[in-house]
Order: sequence, then structure tokens, then C-alpha cells
Amino acid sequence: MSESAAENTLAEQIAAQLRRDILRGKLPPDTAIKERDNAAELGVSRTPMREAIRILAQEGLVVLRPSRSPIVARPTVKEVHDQVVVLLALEKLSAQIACERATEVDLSRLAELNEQIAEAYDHVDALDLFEMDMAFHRLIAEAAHNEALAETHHAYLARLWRARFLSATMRRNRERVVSHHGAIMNALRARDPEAVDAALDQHLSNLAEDISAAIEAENAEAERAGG
Amino acid sequence: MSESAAENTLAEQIAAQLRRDILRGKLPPDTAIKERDNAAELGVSRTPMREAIRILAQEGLVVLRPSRSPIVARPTVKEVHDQVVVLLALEKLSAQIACERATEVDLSRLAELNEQIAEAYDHVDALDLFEMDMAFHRLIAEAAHNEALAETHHAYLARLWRARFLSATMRRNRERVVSHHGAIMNALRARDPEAVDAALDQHLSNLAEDISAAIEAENAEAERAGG
DNA sequence: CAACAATTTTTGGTATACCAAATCAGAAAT
DNA sequence: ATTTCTGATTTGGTATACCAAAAATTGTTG
Repeated sequence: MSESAAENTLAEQIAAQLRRDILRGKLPPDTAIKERDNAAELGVSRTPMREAIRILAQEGLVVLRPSRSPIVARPTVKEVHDQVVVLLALEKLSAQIACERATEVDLSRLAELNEQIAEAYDHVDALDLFEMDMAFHRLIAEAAHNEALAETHHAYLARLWRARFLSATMRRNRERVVSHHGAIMNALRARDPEAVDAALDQHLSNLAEDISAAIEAENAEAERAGG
Repeated sequence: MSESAAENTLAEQIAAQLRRDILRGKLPPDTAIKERDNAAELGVSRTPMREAIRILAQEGLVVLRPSRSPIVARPTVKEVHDQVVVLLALEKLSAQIACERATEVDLSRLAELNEQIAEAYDHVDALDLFEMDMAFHRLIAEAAHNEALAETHHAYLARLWRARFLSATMRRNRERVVSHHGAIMNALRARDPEAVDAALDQHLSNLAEDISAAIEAENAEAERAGG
């Protein structure tokens, strides 16, 4: 929970703004992000806008093309699938390590959040719910107390945010999420590596296919409209 | 060996230059990288220098501090160790996937490179040798044909370059490297996931400790010198 | 009418100038 | 001698101006 705080510099604020717009679909894939125009639109200079674009490019949300405007990324199904594979591996590794290293505080935070999710599930909009889900998975990664791992895991989670969001809104299922989270939690509590692995597999095994379907649908839509 | 090509923009060239200086020890840990001074020194403006610094910060080679000059990172033993753990996991995952997905071309490239390494081992300086070793491990990552995975793996390899280099020069051992590489290769050839896992474990198991020792030595040295 | 070439325009890349905040040094007071 | 306050200086952050390369457009020619 360390990064959502500051947003010190203008560039970071711009990046955050653009990130939200991209992830929420206000800036759909293939949209050009011109340094000049977007900077003018926000009333800032090109310098921080440029830096913001680099940040998002680093995150994989926009793609830089030589001598061309950067555009909002349109990940292919394979790309997203590949990223999910890595995310899954990172989370499993985190959980394995967490079986040894997780503190009681880590575990109770996890429990608390899971309870919050269960409670909020029906009252809260999809976006906020998704933030909570993301936080849950981040807590797992952080419970391994391996900063590099947590950071990389978070980067993948962020990069896959939109895809996961699309997928989740398509098949929102309270029971699945809450009970799966509970299973993961209990396995961690028991510090049982194999149970953790199984629980994560159970929770995330269909993720790749779900996401792929969502992306495929969106891309097909775009093809019909723009092509 | 695919990325050393382009280096289109000035910022990238500067980043490459600084990266080399850092990794080769010309810019030791804690050295300040002032935008103004370094830019002037290289005869460029602050803009690309600034961008170059961001690139290196992203790679973990320099750390940005609010309202302070960026400095060359001095990773702690724990940080490096944590990174090695992730690197190892990424490489193992790559190899597992590669058992299914590796093409004949991938495998023969691997074989060829291993032969080159064996041949060059005694004639070539440590730095070049290390580039080759790095390339070998990158080939493994690339054989999984998962771009995200290869990219992240490469990022970790690059970030750990200096630490691995320190470690390797401390205990240079021809037989170990070549035969281990050979074992990994053969396991991949056989497309045997368990054998691959074992071979990678064999090759990389001591890496974490070796690297930790090297880093510890360097940091102790710095402590003695710098107060 | 099509194809090609030159010009105009748009774009990102770079240099420079300006600003505010944070640090450091020096002087003064205790 | 120590501490504190203040001002000079250094730093990164931002804005703006300039440049070169690459598209796009338009005009000409076959």
C-alpha cells in the first residue's frame, strides 16, 4: 500500500490520470496519445507528459513506435495469456515463500480484507470491488517479504488490470471469489505449501481462459467497428 | 544478443553508457548522478540525461530520491538474494514451458552457444565470457516463446548482472559452467521437465549464496573505505 | 486517371531557460 | 562552543523553443 500515496510529480499525476482513463476504457486500444495535444488538453507542457507516457509504456499500457504517436496498447490474446501465466507463477511462488515467512499480521490483514470483500460484494461497484480483489492478491505477494517479487507481481497485476476487469465483469460470481479467497487464506494459515498451491490453482486456473475470451470479444468488437 | 542493436535515441545511448560504467564498477555504488553535471560532462542537455536516469532507475541500477541527486544503487544482500530467487523461478518456469514449446532451432542455438562458451572459456576476458553466459540463459527464457516471461527474465538478469559478475570472477570454474550448461541443454533436448528442473537447480542453487558473499564483500569494503 | 515527386505538416527528440523546494554554510546569539 | 536562523546555492521539476525526420498531401506529369 505504499505507492498509491504520493504522486509527487506532475508526470506521475498525469500518468495516473491516463492510466485510469485507459483501464476504464475511456481511452480504448489504438487511441493515439500525442505529446503535444494531450499536454495542451491537460494544460501542462510536453515534458511531464512525455515522462508520463514513458511510465505507461514501461507498464505495457501504451506502446511507443519510432516516429509515431504512442498508442494505447491492444494486447493480443496470446500476449495476455502469456502474462497471466507469469502472474500465476509469481503468485504461486509468493504463496510458497509466504508459507514460511508470513507474519501473523500478514495473515490477519488477509482475513480482514477477505471479510470486507465478502461484505461489500453486493453493495459496491465492479471497479471498487476489483481494487479490493487486487489488494487481496497483493497481500499474498507481500506476505513473502521479498520486495522484488512483490514489485514484479504488482506490475503484472497492474498490467493485467483491464483484462482481468473485463473478464470479471463478464462472469461475476460472489461465491467463487469469496470461497476461493478463503481457501487460499486457510492454506496459508496452515502454512501448507501444497494446499496453497492447490488453492491458487483452483482460483486462477480458469483465469487465463476467461481473460482470453474477454480480450477476444473486445478485439472482435474493434474489428467490426474500426476495420 | 538482440538488444544491443538499436540504441536509437540519445537517452538510450546515455543509458547504455551509464549502465556499462555502473556494471563495470567505474561508477561504484553511492555515486551521485547529477543531471546537470553528467549531462555537461557528456556534452548533452539535461533532457536526455534525465530520461536515461529514469531508464536506469527502472532497471534498479540507480535509485531516485525526492529532491536529491539519484545515486548508483547499493543493493543489500537481502535485496540481491530476493532477486536471485525470482530470477531462478522465472528461469525454471521458462525451462518447463520450453520443454513443450522449444523449437529445434532454439535447441541448436543453445548447443552452438554452449560450444562457443566451452571453446572461448580460457581465451576470453571475464566480461565477454559473462555476456555469453547471460546469452545462454536468455536463450532458455526465449525458448519458452512467452514474450512477457522472456522480458521479465531479461530484466532480472540485467539487474543482477553486476552481482553475478562479481560472484563469477570470484570463483571462475570452467568445468562447472560448461558441464552444467550441457546438462540443462540435454534435459531440454529430452523435453524432460523434471530433469530440466534438476539441472537448473544444480546450476543455480549456489548462485544465491555466491552472490550474497560477493555483495557482502563489496559492501564491507565500502564500509571500510567510506566510513 | 494513375503514379510519382516535391512540399508542407506533423511528430518526437533535444536544448535551454525558469522556478520552487530543499540543503548547506555562515553568522549571530546564547 | 553550540545552536539556530537566515540567505545563498544547488537540485530536480517544468515550460518553452528549436530541430530533424517521417508522413501526408498536393500538384504535376505520364
